[in-house]
Amino acid sequence: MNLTLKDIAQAMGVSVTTVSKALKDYKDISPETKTRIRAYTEKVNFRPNAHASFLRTQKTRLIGLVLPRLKHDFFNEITESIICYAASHDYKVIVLCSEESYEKEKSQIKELLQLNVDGIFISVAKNTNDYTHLKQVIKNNTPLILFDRTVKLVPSLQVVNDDFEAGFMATEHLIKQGCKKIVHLRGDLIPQISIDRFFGYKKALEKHNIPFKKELVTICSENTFEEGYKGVFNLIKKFPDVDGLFAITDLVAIGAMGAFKELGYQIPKDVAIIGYSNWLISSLITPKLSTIEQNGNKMGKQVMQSFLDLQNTDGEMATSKYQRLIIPSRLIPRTSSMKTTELL
Amino acid sequence: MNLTLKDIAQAMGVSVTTVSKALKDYKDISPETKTRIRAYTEKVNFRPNAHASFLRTQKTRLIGLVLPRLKHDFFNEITESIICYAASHDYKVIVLCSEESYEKEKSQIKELLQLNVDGIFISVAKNTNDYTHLKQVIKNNTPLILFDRTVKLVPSLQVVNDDFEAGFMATEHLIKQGCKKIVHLRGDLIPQISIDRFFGYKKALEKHNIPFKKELVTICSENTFEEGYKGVFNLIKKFPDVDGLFAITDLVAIGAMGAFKELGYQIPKDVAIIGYSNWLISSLITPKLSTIEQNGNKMGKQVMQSFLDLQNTDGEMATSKYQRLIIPSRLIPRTSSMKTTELL
DNA sequence: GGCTTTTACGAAAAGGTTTTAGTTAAACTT
DNA sequence: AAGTTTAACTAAAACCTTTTCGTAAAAGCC
Repeated sequence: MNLTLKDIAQAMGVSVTTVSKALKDYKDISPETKTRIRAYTEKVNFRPNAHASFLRTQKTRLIGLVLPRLKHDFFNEITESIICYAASHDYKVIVLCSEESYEKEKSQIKELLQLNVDGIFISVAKNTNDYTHLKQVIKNNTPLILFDRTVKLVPSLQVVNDDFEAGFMATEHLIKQGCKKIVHLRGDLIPQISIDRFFGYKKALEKHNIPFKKELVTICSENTFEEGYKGVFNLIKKFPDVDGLFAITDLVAIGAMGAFKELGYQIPKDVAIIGYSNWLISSLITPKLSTIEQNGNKMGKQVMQSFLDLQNTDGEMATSKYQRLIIPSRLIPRTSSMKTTELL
Repeated sequence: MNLTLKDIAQAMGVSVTTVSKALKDYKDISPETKTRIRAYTEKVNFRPNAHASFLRTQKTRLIGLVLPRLKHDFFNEITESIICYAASHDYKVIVLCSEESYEKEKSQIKELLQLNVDGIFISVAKNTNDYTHLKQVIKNNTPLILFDRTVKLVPSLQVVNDDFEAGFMATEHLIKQGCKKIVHLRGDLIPQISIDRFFGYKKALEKHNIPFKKELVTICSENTFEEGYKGVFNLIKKFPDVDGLFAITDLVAIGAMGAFKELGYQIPKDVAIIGYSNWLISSLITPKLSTIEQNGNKMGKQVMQSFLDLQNTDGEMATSKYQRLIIPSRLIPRTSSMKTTELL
């Protein structure tokens, strides 16, 4: 159906080899022939078959991107960023969604390898705790980059937010606003991001000599509005005097905010709230939600850039090197946490 | 690097043909040989090379999805829906973002054809008004499905929301709430969706004998918070007595809401507001924004299902048939438009 | 037992590109 | 003029799978 090198060669009265070389600018083809052939291929809109090409070159210019979910501002942003940046370097991205399922993640990785993608970028599912599928990628010599939800045990490139710093900054910010009894709505126990943010929270308390109480920490495994909402209702029974809250993600914070409002608390006067991720919604609700920026755009670019750098290395062992690139966090103070009105 | 049929054949002491046939369950291979070979391929984790396979079968099980943007609740939802549904039918999706650029859209289509994807799903860029690239797809006999931002002039399958009905419902809802002077913040002039919603608006006014005034309609080409915000500030100078507003999309509506609040208008008492798309944020802001549901999930499934149906048809001419599938709209009344408190 | 049918497997071509290793003719040496 | 370079092009193999067409042996038939 599609035109092939053979067709072009026939039409031009030259060999297949010559056409191929002309298109790839080999120096043993005369300038006249080159322009003649190129003009023709341009005219008939010929582009060499990518799969046949792969068979020789072993390069697909395809990248596999595996995400736990797509309907999520941050993953969404990082996806757009990777796709656009990849496109500008002539790479295309196959996007897969593990739907937080380890099984799916595993089989998707396998399928990507079967497709011979040039690289795999992945943010792992929450309950992924077996990493043989990831090690398989490395064994296969396919560049692997973990991002955001990473696994420290896998010897590959990893691009992460500074989650510890984020937890620390958020909590210290609340402390500086005068909070003494700070609740943390944390994420699940397994993911590194959730652990790191929690440690940041703890560290900030410690630094400011506020005793850590594990009862003030609740797990929100789903990261939804409802979890934040329910989390507050449960906590408030035992601790009606909380005056600060740091949530694992903005949506949870907004749920918490809803609960506090319903319970008659004033925000930020009675309780200061800060989230994480800087979702679009956070700057549009009332009061505007303080948060920590999670720059998906920057991270996406970093992931893609790291991949490109790998391509320009000697190859071979360049893939399986453990390295952690950390994207700095940034505090975005807004109304929801500003007890002292000095800023903003 | 990867194992091939040849390797397996060698190890098993049979021919390449036999291995291939065994894996594809041909009936001229004995059951014993089949199980023996399968056990081995399972063990060594062999999967046939997808590209070599393509060369014979002309099937890639890849789908190209072209979107104007990704950071957008609706496109995001539809993407997730398509990707997941596709995965369950063993198709993988290459996602491309035209960034609202006709030029990029055009070259991306070309690249997808070069990759021999089994189908292309596209929602066109705002300023796309030349359709030769789309017709090229049809000429290439590649199934093409347009969705949401479609082009009526292209003879292909199209899946759309009932935008006319949506505009009508939204406007009529405002009228029923007692609004007499209803502003419409519409989208750009070219996209069909924007035209249809506008026509719906007009039709509702007409039905209820409210004269249409073109000064009450403003174009918001960017569909952002700012556009809605500015739109209201501009309008309000001339028409301080507007009592209703229908915006092309929720984010614009929220911008408008912000402006009205700042100007001291009470919502919905002074002015009733309704958006379109049911973004996540709309149910979380105060007051909750009334809107029209734009079910991305449903549309994604419909798009993919239509594609699968095409695959099961005789092929050939099945691709280039003009057909429009309409996903019904649904009114979601919330606080922002409820002047009469009968509902909710 | 001589015939046809069935069973189980293999050879080879096709699919389109890339690249190595030529080949020919012209141009250049001395 | 004989030999060497260079320029411009080509043949053919390789990449890996699928599928058509064969072939050989075993089984079935009267």
